[in-house]
Amino acid sequence: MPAVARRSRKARPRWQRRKAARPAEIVTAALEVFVERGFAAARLEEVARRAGVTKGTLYLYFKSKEALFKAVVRETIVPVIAQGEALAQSFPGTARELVERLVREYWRLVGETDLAGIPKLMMAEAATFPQLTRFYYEEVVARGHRLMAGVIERGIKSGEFRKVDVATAAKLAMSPLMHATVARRAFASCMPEGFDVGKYLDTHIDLYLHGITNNR
Amino acid sequence: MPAVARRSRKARPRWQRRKAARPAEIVTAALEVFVERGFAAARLEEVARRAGVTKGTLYLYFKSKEALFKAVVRETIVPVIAQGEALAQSFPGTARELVERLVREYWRLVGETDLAGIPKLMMAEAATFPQLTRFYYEEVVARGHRLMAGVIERGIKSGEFRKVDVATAAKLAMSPLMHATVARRAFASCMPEGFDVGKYLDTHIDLYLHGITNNR
Amino acid sequence: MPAVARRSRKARPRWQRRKAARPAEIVTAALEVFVERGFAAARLEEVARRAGVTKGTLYLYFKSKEALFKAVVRETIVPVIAQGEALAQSFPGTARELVERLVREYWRLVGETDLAGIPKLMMAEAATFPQLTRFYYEEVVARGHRLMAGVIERGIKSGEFRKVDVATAAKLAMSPLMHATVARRAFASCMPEGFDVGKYLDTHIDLYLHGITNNR
Amino acid sequence: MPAVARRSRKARPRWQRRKAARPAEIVTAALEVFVERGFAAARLEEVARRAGVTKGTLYLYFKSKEALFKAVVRETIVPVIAQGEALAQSFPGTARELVERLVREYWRLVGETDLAGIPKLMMAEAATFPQLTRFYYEEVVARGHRLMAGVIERGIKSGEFRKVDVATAAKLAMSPLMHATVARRAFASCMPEGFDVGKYLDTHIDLYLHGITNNR
DNA sequence: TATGAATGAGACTTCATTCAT
DNA sequence: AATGAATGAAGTCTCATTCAT
Repeated sequence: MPAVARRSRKARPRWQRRKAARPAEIVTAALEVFVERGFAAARLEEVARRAGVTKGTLYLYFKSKEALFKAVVRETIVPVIAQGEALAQSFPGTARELVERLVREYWRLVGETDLAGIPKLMMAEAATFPQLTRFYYEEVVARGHRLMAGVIERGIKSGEFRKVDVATAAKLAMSPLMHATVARRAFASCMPEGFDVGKYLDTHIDLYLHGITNNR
Repeated sequence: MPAVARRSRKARPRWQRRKAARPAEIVTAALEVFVERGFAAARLEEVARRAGVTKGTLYLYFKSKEALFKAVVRETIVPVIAQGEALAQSFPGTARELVERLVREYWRLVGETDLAGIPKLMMAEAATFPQLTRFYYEEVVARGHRLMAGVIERGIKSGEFRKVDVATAAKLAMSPLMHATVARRAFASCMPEGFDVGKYLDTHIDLYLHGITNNR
Repeated sequence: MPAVARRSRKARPRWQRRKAARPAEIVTAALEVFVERGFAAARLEEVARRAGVTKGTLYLYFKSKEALFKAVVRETIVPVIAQGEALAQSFPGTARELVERLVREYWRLVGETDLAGIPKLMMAEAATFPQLTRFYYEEVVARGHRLMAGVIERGIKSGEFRKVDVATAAKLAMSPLMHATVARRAFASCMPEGFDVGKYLDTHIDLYLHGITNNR
Repeated sequence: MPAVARRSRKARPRWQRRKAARPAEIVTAALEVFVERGFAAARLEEVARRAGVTKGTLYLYFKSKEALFKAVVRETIVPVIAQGEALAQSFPGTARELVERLVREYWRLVGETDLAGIPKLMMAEAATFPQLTRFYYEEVVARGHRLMAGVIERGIKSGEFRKVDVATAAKLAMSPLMHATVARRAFASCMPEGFDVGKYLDTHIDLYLHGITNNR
């Protein structure tokens, strides 16, 4: 058996083995670069470099910089919401326990992962990509609000929570997290002592639940 | 004689000397464009157009796009903090009244004005301008936190508030505002019913003060 | 089948990959343009046009206009000096024969080729590029002087030449050539009868050798 | 008598007193800047600054950058030639003494003054200003050559000099000076020991006269 | 499929020139 | 006569995108 044939059996060239993984690798690299630089300042050459391919290859999988950006947003963030919804549906405890759980889950899955960059990106680029923004708003923001609103409502019905405006209270459960998600990264280098996430989450949960609890 | 006719008689000069007014006019126009597009995507031609000058004129007053960006941030936002500090110092009422007042003032002076774009810009461009970010953090963010922390502390000392972590509680008083400032604009077009700021502020103040109040 | 027809059948590609050849083609085109216009007035678009590429392509090979200029000087002139040195080392004849030979070689390789523009460029731009000027001075001017000084010295030792100041005599063997190199091009259009190089070289050699010869 | 009136008598404002001198001051400043930077890279703002006026004022005296450049060349160099011609005409000594005298005069009046920049400028910008170049060639170069040719001819007629090609020998008397004029400035910073002008002139005169002298 | 050389539109920036003051 | 703010044309350089290999 000739050497050429043998090689094609035992050790397929790298790009062939990883063909299927390419789009995901590119999206991961692109997320990093878009988050660091913003859409306009991100260079596709940098994305390609981090994905271990060359510029031309990007265009085999995404038809433009914009398409890549949209893929980054669409493919990375939606699954997290689904996880939250599943959690809420199967959660056995009280409403206040679920509020706390969702807050901590959000931080675990988004706030302290690379996904934290997505909200920042969307805030920054919303005006540039209205269609994507609408998608994000409906599939992430609104869905997240509905999820939390359901929990608040459950708490009010059970008598755990005061009769507050449900939609607004839901937003207020999340907005300190959203802000921290964005601000922590932006100002990381300005806070030599670091940002004490634990204390921040604890205090938010404490104050929020204190504020919403029905004391009769 | 109508203004139009008068103007058409004495031909309007091709340009006017406005040395004193120009920098402020340019900064105002630049704030708009930077907020809409972000630093990298903002075109100086657009800034010039809105300021009523030509591209070249920008360079009489600012030595580069970056310098203009820095001027926008430095010159527009700091005065607001000073106003907040002055308000706190001379405020005659209780701590809870002052918390409410500061929250509403922030919205009146920043949240619903063009300045609302500054926090968004800083979040987006922090990585690109570390020095400016440090300035902003120290002169705006940290100063704002200290201001609110002072109020919380006053409330704890007077027995109005529970003994919470002061620094974190201060951040939590502001973070829903920060988030709303940024998100409201980003998602304006996605909320056909609009964003009910009044209800948002009211509910935040209600929940927050409820949560922090000492019920003994 | 004629070449033209063949080409018109298979449409000529919009561009070709010529990675290896491009830098030299660009340097050649740049030499022309820099010499005609000087550094500041040279337009890269013109360089690109003459090299058969577009502006952007220049930046694949040279990181700035300045870098291109430096490449032009460094890569084109130094080899000539080396040739002169090799010639001197292997020359079998007398010192006076070698002086004549070097003078004529210089004219053949520099004075009447495109390289003649390099000395002119260096004179004009020396103040703008001090580092490059130092390189040129050491690798071209000083080396050339040393080369000729060695020949003069040989002639003095052999008794062919008078005991003149060697370094200065070396410069004086070359300076009429340097001047003619630069002036001939500058004033070409002002001398309808042209510049009789042959007579100029002959007379210089005659006078110079007459002047330096040791008549006992 | 009121103060205003008194001031207008005793101390007329600077610009009034110097009105007549302005063009010359500007030309002097322009010479400096053009020589340092070349025509294209010279900034009129810099010229204005050195002349102690503002940019706009330049246009009261010269209709464009090009016009100013031409004035620099036309007004500064021609007088020197006239001096040389006058010197030759009234010179009482031998031809060889006159050659030496003219060489040394050239250096005194041009080579070591600011005028040394003019030849350099003309070499560099000849292609850009053909008309000016023609003027310069005829009024300076050719006139200079004729002047020296006359001296050579006188020497041949008197038997002092050999029967060389007069026009070429005239050029060769000057070309080492022309080259030194240009090169000395360009490479000033590369020659830490400096350029020994005295030795250069002495050796040139020695070799040249040696070479041209008729030894019977 | 993958590459990366080449393109070309578009941005920032400079500066000669104009003109209101 | 003098100023200097303002203009606008033009140049350098970048980078998303294309396409020959």
